[in-house]
Amino acid sequence: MDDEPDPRIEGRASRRATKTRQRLLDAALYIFNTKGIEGCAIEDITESADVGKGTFYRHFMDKLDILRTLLDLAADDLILRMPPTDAPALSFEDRITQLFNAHATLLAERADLFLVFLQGQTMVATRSSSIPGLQPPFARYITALESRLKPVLPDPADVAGARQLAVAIGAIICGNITVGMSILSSKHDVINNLDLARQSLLVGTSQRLRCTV
Amino acid sequence: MDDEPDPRIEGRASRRATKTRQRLLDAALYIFNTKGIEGCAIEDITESADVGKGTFYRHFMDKLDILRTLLDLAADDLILRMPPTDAPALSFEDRITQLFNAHATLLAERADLFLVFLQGQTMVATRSSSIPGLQPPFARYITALESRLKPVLPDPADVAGARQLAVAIGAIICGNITVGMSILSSKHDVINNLDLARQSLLVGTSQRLRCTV
DNA sequence: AGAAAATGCGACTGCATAGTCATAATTGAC
DNA sequence: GTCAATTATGACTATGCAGTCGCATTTTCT
Repeated sequence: MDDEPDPRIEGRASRRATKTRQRLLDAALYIFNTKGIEGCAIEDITESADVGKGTFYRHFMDKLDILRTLLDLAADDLILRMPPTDAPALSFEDRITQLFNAHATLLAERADLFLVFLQGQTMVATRSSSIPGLQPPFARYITALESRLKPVLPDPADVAGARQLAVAIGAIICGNITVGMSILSSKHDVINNLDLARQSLLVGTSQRLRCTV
Repeated sequence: MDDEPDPRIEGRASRRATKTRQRLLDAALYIFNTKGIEGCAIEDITESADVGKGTFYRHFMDKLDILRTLLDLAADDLILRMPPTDAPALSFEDRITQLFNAHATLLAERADLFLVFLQGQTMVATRSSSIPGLQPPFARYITALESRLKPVLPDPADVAGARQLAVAIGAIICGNITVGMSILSSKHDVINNLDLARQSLLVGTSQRLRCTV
C-alpha cells in the first residue's frame, strides 16, 4: 500500500542497465590497453564484459562512441585531481607541484585510464580528420590546466602565456610517460623522471617568466 | 664484346624491385598518416603505390614489417640529424640546441616520418606486448641522444644522468608535438613552443646539474 | 496475475580484408 | 632468339567482424 517507489532510488531495471554499461566501459578500457584501440573487436569487449554482443549496441553507437566516453572520463578524472579553480592561489611553485601531482596520482592509481588517454591523444594529434569527435576532451584538459595557471602568473591577464605554460606542462608529462614507457622503463622510473622534469620546469620557467617562486 | 656489365650498377631487375619497394614505403607512410596505422588495409597501400596486392607480399611480410622498416628509417633520419658522436664537444647549451634542432628540422622537412615515429612510440608505450619487434628503433633513438649528451655533462661518467637527460629531451619534444597537434595548434606554433621548452630546459637543467653553460 | 516496457541475447547477414597462388611480364644469360 | 630467373599481378579463398533483428528474460505498472 504505502510502499510508494522512492524517487531517489532509480528502478531495478535502470540500475541493471547502469551496471552493464559500467561493465562494458571497464572491459573496453582493459581491452584497449591490451590489444589496442583499433586492434580490438566489439566482441572482444563484450566477451570480456561477459555480455551478449547486442547488448553493446544498446549502450553505445560503436567503438568510437565508447572510446569518446572513456576519454571524457579520463579528462574528468584528471581535472578532478587538479586544485579547484576557486582554490586560494598559492605560490607558482606550489601550483606547478599540485598540477604534476594530479597527473602522477592518476598514473599511479589509474594507469589504464591514463594510457587510453595517451593513445587517444596520439590518434587526434596524428589524424584528427579521420576520427571525428575525439578532440574535445583534450581541449578541456588543456583549458583546465590553463585556468589553474593563470592566477599564479606574474601577469594574470597574459592568456597566451598561461596557455603556453599549460601546453608545456601537458607535453612534459605526457611525453615523459610515452617516451619512458616506450623504452620500457618501469612506472616507478617514469614517476621519478617526472619529478626531475618538474624541478627543471620550475627553475627554467620561473626564470623565463620572472615569476615569484 | 667489351660491354661487360658494370658491377657498380645493379641490374635493371634489381633496380626495378628497389623502386617498387620504395614506392610501397612512400605509400605506406602516406596512408599511415591518413587513415592511421591500424586503420588501413594492405590494399590501401598497394592502391596508393599503384602496384598489385601480391607485390606487397614480395617485399614485406605484413603490415608490421613495413611499419618496422619505416620506424627504423625515421630513427635513422633523426640520428643522422644529430651532431656526429665524434664532433668536438661544445658547451652544454650548444649541444642541447643542436639536439633540439635535429628534431625541429625533421618535423619541418619530414613531418610524415616524425608523425609515424610518434604513432609507433605510443603503440610501444601502451602495449608493447602485442606488437613484437617495434621497440628497437626507440631504444636506438634514446641511446643516440645519450651518447651525444655524455661529453657535455659535468661528470661524463654519469651514465644514469645522461640517460635521464636523454629521456627528458625526447619527452619534451615528442610531448610538445603530440600535445600541440592534439589541440590543433599549427606546426608553426608547435615549433615555437619547442623553442620555449628548449630555453626552460636549458636553464632548469643546467642549474640542477651544475653544468657550465 | 497479466500486460507492457525495458533490458539482454546471440545467430545471422553482408562486407571487408589478409594472405595465397597460378599466371604474366620483364630481365639476364648464352 | 631462347631459356631461366626474377619480379609483378589480381582473382580467389578463407576468415573475421560490424551491425541487425527477432526472441528471451527481467522489471514495472495496474
